Amino acid sequence: MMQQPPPQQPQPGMAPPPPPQAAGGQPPQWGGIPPPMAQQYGAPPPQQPPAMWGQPPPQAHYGQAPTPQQYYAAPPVPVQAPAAPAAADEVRTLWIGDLQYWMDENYVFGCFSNTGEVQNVKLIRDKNSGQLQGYGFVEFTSRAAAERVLQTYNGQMMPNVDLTFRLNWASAGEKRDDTPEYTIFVGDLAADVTDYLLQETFRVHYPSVKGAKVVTDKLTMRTKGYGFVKFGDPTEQARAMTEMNGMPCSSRPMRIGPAASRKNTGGVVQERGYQWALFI
DNA sequence: AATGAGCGT
Repeated sequence: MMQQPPPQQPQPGMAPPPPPQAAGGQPPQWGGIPPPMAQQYGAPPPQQPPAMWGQPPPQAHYGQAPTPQQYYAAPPVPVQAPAAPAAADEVRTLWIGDLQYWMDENYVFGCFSNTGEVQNVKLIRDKNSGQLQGYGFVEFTSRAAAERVLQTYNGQMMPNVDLTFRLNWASAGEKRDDTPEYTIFVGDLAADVTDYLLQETFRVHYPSVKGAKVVTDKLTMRTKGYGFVKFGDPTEQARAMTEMNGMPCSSRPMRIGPAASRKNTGGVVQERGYQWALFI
């Protein structure tokens, strides 16, 4: 099904070729798998990154590759008022997840470089294999900057891929983001439904939509045919469950149900069995 | 058909 251009260096551990499901979109030009571990974080991307965003955040531009120094030397941004240095205890680091193995520090930095407010990018790697773990931390020059990015980028398209940014405050235990979320389960999704499509399918009707996630196989990146949509407004969540059930997304009618929450559902207890009966 | 998902060498 998925044509796989032979990877340059097959990684024994796990190394699916970079191009995820090229569903309708332009395949990422990052065809070259980055070297097994770019221990030199400053190393520029293997190829010049295309400046192609799906739904770019304001002014987002993955432009000319900055120099390594710019990447991790935390370029001070004089634009920011020097009178307001970040307090030592100020939380200004975001957690970023849903990264693919080829998304290194260069890529992540490039994602936010246009803000001029990235202080540091740290991606987590396996200590032994050096493999990227698919998440990391992005520190900004201030909490305000981090918050801006969180609000602006979360749910937007990442450059060159059919994936959306997955951002949150770092230190989940002491999460500063308190806003409750109300999630629904969406099944029967067509194979080409992406996070973004799912999100927008609902967002046009319900402005409180915070994001959507199509569940995919971690390795193959193939969809499992279901996903989740998060709302900020419980009323819209409730409405969507009835109003959007059976509505098409891409080519298939969606089947909506309550989310069996792994987490809080914003204080609302969702009794799966009970609500299932309403929507089956 | 069936209920994600990760917090630091």
